[in-house]
Amino acid sequence: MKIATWNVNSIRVRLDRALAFLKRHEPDVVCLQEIKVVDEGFPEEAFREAGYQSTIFGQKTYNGVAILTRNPVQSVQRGIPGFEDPQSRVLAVTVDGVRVVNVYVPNGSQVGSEKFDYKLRWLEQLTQWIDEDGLLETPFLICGDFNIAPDDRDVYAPDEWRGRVLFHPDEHAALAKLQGLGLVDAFRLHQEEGDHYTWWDFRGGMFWKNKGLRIDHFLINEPLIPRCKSAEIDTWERKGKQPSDHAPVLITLEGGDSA
DNA sequence: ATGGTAGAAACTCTA
Repeated sequence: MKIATWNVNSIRVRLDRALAFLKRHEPDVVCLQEIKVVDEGFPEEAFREAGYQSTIFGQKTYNGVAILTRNPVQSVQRGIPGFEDPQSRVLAVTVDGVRVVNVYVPNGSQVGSEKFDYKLRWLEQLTQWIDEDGLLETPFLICGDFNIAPDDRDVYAPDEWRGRVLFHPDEHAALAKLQGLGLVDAFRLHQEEGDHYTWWDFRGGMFWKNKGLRIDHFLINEPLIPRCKSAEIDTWERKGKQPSDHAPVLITLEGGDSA
C-alpha cells in the first residue's frame, strides 16, 4: 500500500501534474491540501477516469483538503469534531484497514499574531481529538502540511529560522504533544540525514539553491511502524512547469488488508 | 527591514 501527501496549492492549476503523478507512482491513497476550491469545482471526473474516487472537503479561495483512493472509504470525517472552524483543514477516512487523517495545519503567519494563536489552538484541538477518540487502537496515520519543521536537520538555515514561524518552540511543543500520543515521523525511520526538504519559497529561487524546510509529514502509530518499508520526498514534482511550492511525500506500507 | 513569486479573486489577501 502506497500513500502520498501533497500540498498542491490549487488543484485546478495542478490537475495535469496530479494526473501525471498518479501514473508515475500508482499510489493507493493521495492526501491533498490547499485545493483552493469548493467541492463542486473539484475535478472529480478526471480522477475517476484515472481510477480514483474523491472524498472532498473544499473551501472557496483558501485551504481545502481532499483524499483520492483506489478503494472505497469508510467513516468520513470533515473537520475536528466539536471544534468550530470556518476553514476546511481536516479530512479523515478509513481505507484499506488504515485510519488516515489528512491535515492542512494553519500557517501561523507571524509569531505573536492572531493567526499564530489560531495555529496553536488548532493543534491543541487536533491532539485532543486524536487522543480522546480511541483512533490509536488500530492502524492509524496522520499526514499533510504541518507547517512545522521538527528540528535543525529540517531547516536550511536553522539559526536564521529559530524562533520564527514554522520553526518556533511553541510549535515544537505542540507537535511533541501530538507525537507523544505514540506517533513517529515515518520519514525519519528511513532517513536520518538533514538537507531533505518538502517546501521551498517561490521567491528568490530557493528550490534551486536547495534552501527549503521539511514541513510535510507522515506520523504513524505503533502497528504501522514495522509495516513502513520506505519514505521518500518526490522533489521531481518541484521542478518543471508550474510546480507547487511543496513536493509530495510518499510512504509504502507492507501487509495489512489492502485489496 | 524589505522584497522577492504564486494563486484566487477582484484591485488585496494568504502563503
